Amino acid sequence: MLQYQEKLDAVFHALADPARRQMVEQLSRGPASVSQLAEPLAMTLSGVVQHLAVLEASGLVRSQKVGRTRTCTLDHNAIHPAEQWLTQRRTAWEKRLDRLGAYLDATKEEDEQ
Amino acid sequence: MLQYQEKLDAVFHALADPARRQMVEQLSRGPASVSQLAEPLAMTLSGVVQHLAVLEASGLVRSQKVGRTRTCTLDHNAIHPAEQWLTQRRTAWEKRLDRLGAYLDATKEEDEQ
DNA sequence: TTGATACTTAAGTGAATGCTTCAGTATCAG
DNA sequence: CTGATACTGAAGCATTCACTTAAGTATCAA
Repeated sequence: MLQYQEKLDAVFHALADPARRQMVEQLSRGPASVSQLAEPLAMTLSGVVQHLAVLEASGLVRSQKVGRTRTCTLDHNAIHPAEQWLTQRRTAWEKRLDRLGAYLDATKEEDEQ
Repeated sequence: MLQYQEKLDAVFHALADPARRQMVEQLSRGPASVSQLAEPLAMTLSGVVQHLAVLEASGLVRSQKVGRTRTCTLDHNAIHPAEQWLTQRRTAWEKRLDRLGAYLDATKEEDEQ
């Protein structure tokens, strides 16, 4: 099992490619087979399979094979840590901006006195 | 100016590296100079400057030089699209799960009648 | 003016990425 | 049994990445 930091590495890396994001986008609308994922992409099936491996390694996508078709599904649990990481950094920064704004306002009032 | 997809590429790519995430984390607590960013990292200053270039290219970080020190700040506006992209995919998938659950519940009720 | 500080830039290197082609192996449909 | 379908896996290749070293250039402090 990957550690937290390595998971974030893997998830952000997986999402840094437009083809992989398109695959995730399609999977967010429902499960799909490998060829269904490949269909809208200007790329060989082999290429798609390699992107799929990256997505699976990151935990974003799971798949299971029944007969000759592999069906892929999104795992929203893998999205959450990355989403949360972003939210935390953004809100930390915004809170800091707020405090700075309040400080500047207070200073301004003092000047006016 | 980068297009939306290219921005997402750049932001997710920038965040896929632990050193760069650590820099963003530090900057979320307040502005910092290049050497302050470098200090906690086991890497030459040159390496840090290159990571900084990636962060600036993604729009996540802005910087300006005064005298001989460059001060870097986080840009929360650049975080938002990535955060939103993740939220949208996750919620789309979760809504789908809910609908599926409701359908299965309904089917089960029919079975029991 | 001299030395320390704070970057900056270029060049090099090994590893990882994002593809491709080609040659398979199962599985299903008739 | 025989194609067609749905992948699978290995090899190759150009590009990008994540560093390093080395040699700068400004700026500030005394």
